[in-house]
Amino acid sequence: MTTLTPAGEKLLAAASTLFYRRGIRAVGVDLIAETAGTTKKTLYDRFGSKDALVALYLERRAAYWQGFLLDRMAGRTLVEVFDVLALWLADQDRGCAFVNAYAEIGGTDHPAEPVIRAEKEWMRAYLVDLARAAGLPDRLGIELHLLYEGATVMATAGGVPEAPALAKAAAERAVSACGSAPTSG
Amino acid sequence: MTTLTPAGEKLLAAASTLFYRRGIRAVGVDLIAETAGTTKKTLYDRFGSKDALVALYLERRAAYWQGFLLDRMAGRTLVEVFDVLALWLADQDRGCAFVNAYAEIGGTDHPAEPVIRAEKEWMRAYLVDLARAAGLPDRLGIELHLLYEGATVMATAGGVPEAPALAKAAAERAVSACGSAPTSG
DNA sequence: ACGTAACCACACCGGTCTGTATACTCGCAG
DNA sequence: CTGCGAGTATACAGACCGGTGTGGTTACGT
Repeated sequence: MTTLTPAGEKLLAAASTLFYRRGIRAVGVDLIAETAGTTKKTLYDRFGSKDALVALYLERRAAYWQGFLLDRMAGRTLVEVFDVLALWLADQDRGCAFVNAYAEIGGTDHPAEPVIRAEKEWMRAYLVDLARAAGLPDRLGIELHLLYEGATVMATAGGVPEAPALAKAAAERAVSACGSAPTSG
Repeated sequence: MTTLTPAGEKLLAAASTLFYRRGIRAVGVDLIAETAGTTKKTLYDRFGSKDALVALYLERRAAYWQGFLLDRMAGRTLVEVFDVLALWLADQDRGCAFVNAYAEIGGTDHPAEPVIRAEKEWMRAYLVDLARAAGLPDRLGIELHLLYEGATVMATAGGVPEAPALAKAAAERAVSACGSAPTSG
């Protein structure tokens, strides 16, 4: 939650929208500065490099998504994460920003790579915690995470908008299978 | 299975490796031509544009993966697709080429977009057919597809190499839950 | 012998890429 | 009133981008 100057915030906001919608390499720093209504000089004064700006974009986005999820999940049950996902994907039509970023920078030593890993690990831990709180085994949280990632991919790249609903149905079956045989794993 | 000239094949082979390892936008046509030991002129004579080359790269890769899968699945059972996936990912360490390509070109009118959709649909249909042949409901095949996509993401962007094995365990539970209550859906 | 497909070598085009430099204005705190 | 951080505007560097054009060299089928 780094504090930025006003021009810095405008740059980060413009970069976030552009990176998500068009991809990282497809967006140049000139376009970011122009969209933000400021200059490239200010961009480099604030962020140092495009790579650092990319890392910050992903950090902010992770925080935003996590806030969105925790807010919408208040008072809801485990499998309803897929309802929240469907809600999220209705606006975010380019899929998972972290998977997309990994597609462009994966395998390099880009500063954003640990941010990507951390976001996936956060989501995994969140679902495992939720399962545990419901008296269900950890492996069920992990399974739900796989369904969650699969649903995100299929809803976007796969062109199957009902994927989150399908994943929810699968998750419900997995949960009830656990309930009827709780110590079988 | 378009027939290409020898130089065309060399170009497509070089492009395939480079696109997969580094991403599409990160690789220029000059580098492709140089890596193939030929010239940019020949590239444009054979393929017309970089976009067309990208589409052909994905078509060939889909055919290669499908051949690999069908070959390794001979005589195996439904859930063993995850073993084949683990085998595949041992070599292909940059994840799903189609998800990665969608991250870079999704939302545009790029000629490769239908190729991406078709590959996801093929895999979905394959798993549904396999489920059906085993006397299991279609929805189980769809569920396994979600687990498959989730496992691919987590094994690469998520940095969890055991993801296919976790997905296989989840798939086995889903299958046995079906067996014990076959007409509950 | 002739046409043609395939290929190579190389130069060129306008544009864009990340990143740096120069020079100036403004508001504010010591 | 002075010094500084933040901002603007603009020009530049050197490389790379996708794509085109010219000219010359093989090899092959008719």
